[in-house]
Amino acid sequence: MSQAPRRTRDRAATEAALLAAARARFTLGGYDATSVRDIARDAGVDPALIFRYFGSKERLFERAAQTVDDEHEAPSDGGAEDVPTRLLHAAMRQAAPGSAGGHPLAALLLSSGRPECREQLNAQLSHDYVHALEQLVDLPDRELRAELLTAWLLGITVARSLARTPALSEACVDDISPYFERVAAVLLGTPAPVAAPPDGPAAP
Amino acid sequence: MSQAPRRTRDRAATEAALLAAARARFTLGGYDATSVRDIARDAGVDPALIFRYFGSKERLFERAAQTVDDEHEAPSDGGAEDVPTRLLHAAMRQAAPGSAGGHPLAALLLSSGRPECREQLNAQLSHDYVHALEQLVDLPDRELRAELLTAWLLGITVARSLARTPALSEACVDDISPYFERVAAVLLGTPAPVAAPPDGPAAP
DNA sequence: GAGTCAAGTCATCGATTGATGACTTGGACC
DNA sequence: GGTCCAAGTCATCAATCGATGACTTGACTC
Repeated sequence: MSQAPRRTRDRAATEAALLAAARARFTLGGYDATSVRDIARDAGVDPALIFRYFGSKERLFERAAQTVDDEHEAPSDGGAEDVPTRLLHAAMRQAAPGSAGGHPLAALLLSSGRPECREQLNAQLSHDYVHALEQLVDLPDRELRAELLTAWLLGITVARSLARTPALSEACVDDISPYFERVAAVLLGTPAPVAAPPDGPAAP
Repeated sequence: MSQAPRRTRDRAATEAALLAAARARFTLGGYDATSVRDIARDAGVDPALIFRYFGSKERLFERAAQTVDDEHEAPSDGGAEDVPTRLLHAAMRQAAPGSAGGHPLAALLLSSGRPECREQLNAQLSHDYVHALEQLVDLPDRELRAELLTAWLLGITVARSLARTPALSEACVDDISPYFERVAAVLLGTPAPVAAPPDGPAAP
């Protein structure tokens, strides 16, 4: 998208520029709709460098699609009990900070026609979302409850990043948080939150 | 996928076979990952007939992706109040009956990197889901509430059809219905349902 | 300044894509 | 059986794709 300025010879910077451009393109269009020439043009770099530095388009995609190395937050660290809130923040995060592009999961979603991407999507959801939520449930249908809440977070991501639904796209975390906490309480079987959405006081 | 048996010359049957094959392929892999040769091979037909009968790959996709002409159910007919339940059934429906393939929305989701497909996805969600649900809300945040429930239905579809989350993929409507009704009641502000999910009696 | 090695460039490959148009063939009609 | 038109076939186009390898250029050391 944004042509990068001329750099002096710097492999690390070139790799980073390619990775950023790849993330932006892949999260906006998916694997098939993105060509290595597009990515290289955005990075202001020759397309051949992609293969020199990353080996193949597929390996570049894997590097661009994994969120594990995201330096700013990992979905499974920090406190113990505010897991749902952290997952909501992750679902609401629009793009990697400091770069254009869509939600990190969008790259996998848009490319989930490819079996490898579908596997990676499934693995990432299972590890980051379902497993973390399951720990909070001590009722029948543990897995189903966790997956239902995961589906909601996934749907919020899709609605904001792909479908671009108007109200959800412009909402911030605080707008959704009260609804989210009540629904999470229902699905996980945890006690209802104190704060209530604007439809009168919560039932005692 | 399944090679069709030899037909006598029959344009209507050939068009139908192409449309069925296109639906199956597009809902499983999206627009870019599906070639006209794939579709024609599945239909047992020469690829050139696609352009003769549908004009272009894009127009075939539009025909295959629209659910309006689905003869068996339109999302906005029938009774007045069980709209959420009908939408849940629509989200849980795996594929067009009588043919392989994924959920009808999956074709649009997988192809939403293309601007036209994103528009069509947005329009379909707005019309079939958000607008119908909005009518049921008489509280602040009408649109947001409707979109939040839409996002959940969308997420259920994605989890089942693309991510293939285990518990949700094997669940049927009756498994999810009790949770769905309680969450829908929370989001829409309607009275809580009588039947409760298996975590003890519902709060009065 | 010569030498060296990595960073970056360039031409080009084979495969596949969507699409076109001339061609052949089947079957209904008189 | 001859005619005719639509259904279906075939060869092929231009464009684009991912990928390769030989080449040039910059920056650093001695």
